[in-house]
Amino acid sequence: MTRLPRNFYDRDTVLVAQELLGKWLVHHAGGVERVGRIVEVEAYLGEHDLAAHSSKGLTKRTRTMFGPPGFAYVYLIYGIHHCLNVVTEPAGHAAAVLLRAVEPVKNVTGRTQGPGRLCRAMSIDRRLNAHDLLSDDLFIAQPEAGEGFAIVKRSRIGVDYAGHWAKRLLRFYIKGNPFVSRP
DNA sequence: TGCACGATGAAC
DNA sequence: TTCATCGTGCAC
Repeated sequence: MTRLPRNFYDRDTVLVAQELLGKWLVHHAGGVERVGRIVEVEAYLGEHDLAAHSSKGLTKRTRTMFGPPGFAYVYLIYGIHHCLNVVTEPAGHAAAVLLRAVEPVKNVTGRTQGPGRLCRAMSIDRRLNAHDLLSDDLFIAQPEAGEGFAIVKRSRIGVDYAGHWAKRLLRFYIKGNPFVSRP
């Protein structure tokens, strides 16, 4: 299994988001290797994107987004759920890709559609915030062989407060995949 | 120091 | 449609 290199993440966020589809999210914890195939993502473009946490500027919470690419940005939402993001573009450009759903591949139990459920099923919480995605216990890999698929573009979920940014087609998912949270 | 509010999910 | 539940950001 080949880990994606740093320069994969050090590119345009929309491009990275779309290319993350079909990749494998791998997490080693408690001696268990969990693997999920990424089927749905959302792109958050940077400080100018009013739907992105980084639009509030550099704070203790958003520090990870302002950091170098290829790191995990994990936060707690609604006091209950965790969300996993992948930091993209050079340090200083606070962009990231939210992983919204995976398809179970190995050692993944429970539902995996939706960012909160994805983290629960993959045993991911905010202790993994700022964790390097080129580490041995948390990374994204290129599957050996993959069948082709079409990409559907939709508006992002839960960001109606973001004005015109809420209408941008920055949610991407694999067409027809049953594990997508909101087809 | 206080308070309003989420990049959600589950129950009703 | 309502609510759980708490860290964060920003107003006092």
